[in-house]
Amino acid sequence: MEGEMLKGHLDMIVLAALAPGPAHGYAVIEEIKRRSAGGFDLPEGTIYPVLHRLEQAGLLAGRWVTADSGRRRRVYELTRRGERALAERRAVWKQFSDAIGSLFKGTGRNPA
Amino acid sequence: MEGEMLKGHLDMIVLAALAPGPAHGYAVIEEIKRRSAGGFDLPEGTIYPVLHRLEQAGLLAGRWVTADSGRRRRVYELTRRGERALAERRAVWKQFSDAIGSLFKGTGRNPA
DNA sequence: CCGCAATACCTAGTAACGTTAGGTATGACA
DNA sequence: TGTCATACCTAACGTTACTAGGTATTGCGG
Repeated sequence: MEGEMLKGHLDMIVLAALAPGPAHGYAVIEEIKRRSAGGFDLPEGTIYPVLHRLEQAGLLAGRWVTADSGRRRRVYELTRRGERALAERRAVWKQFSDAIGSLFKGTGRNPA
Repeated sequence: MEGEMLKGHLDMIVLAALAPGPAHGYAVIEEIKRRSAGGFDLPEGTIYPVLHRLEQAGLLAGRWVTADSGRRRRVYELTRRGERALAERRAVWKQFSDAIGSLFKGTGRNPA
C-alpha cells in the first residue's frame, strides 16, 4: 500500500514509534510493523537514514548499548525537543487528515 | 502546513475535487482550497501537471470549452476508471490513516 | 564444524514528484 | 491605460523514500 505516501510523514512515524520508550533501530522497524498491524513494513534503508537525520536535528538521542547477548546496538530515545516535535507533527497530521476528510465529505455516495 | 506531506496523496486530492462534477484546472485549485478550508492552497505548477498525468493515465477526460466570456478553458471530468481509482485511493487512504492512528494509539502499553 | 537464517548496523545511487520560477494570453475594472 | 484576476503551460530543482549493496554477530540445524 505504500509508495510515495509516507513522504513527509515518516519522521512523525519514527518519532511515534519511539514515544513509548527507547529502542534500537531494528526494533523500531518491528515496532512500526507491529503497531500498524503490518500496514507499514519499512526496509532498513528507509529507517536508518531517518534515525540519523532526526538525531542530527536533535530530536533523538542515540547511544551505543551492549545487549546481554554481547551484540552492540544503537539505542535511540526522544529528546525533549523530539517530544515537542512529535506533538507538533501530530497536530499537523490532524489538520492534514481533517482537510482530506472534508474534501471527501459529501462526495462519498455512489449512485446505486 | 504543507511541505512534502501530500506526496502520493495529490492524485487522490485532485480526483476528489472533481468527484462532484467537471471543472477546469483553475477551478480545481479553488475548489480544493475552499473545501479544505484553506488547508490546501496549491500553486498552479502543482495542479496542472497532475491533471495532465491523470488524463494521460485515463483517469480524467479533458476537453476544451469556450466560456460565455469567450475564454478558453480545459475542463476535466472523472472517467469510469477515474471513479474507480478514486474509490481505491480512498480505501488506501483509510488504511494509511488508520495505520497512523494505531501508531499513536496506546503509546505505551502492550496488551499482555 | 559448517552453512544459513535472523539480527543489527550502514551508505551510495536512484527515482518519484511537488514546488519554484518562469512564460503566454484574456477579460474586467479603475 | 494599466493592473489585477483569471487561465493555461513547462523546465529545472530539491527533497526524500527506496533499492541494492555491504559488514558483522548470534544461534540454529545438519
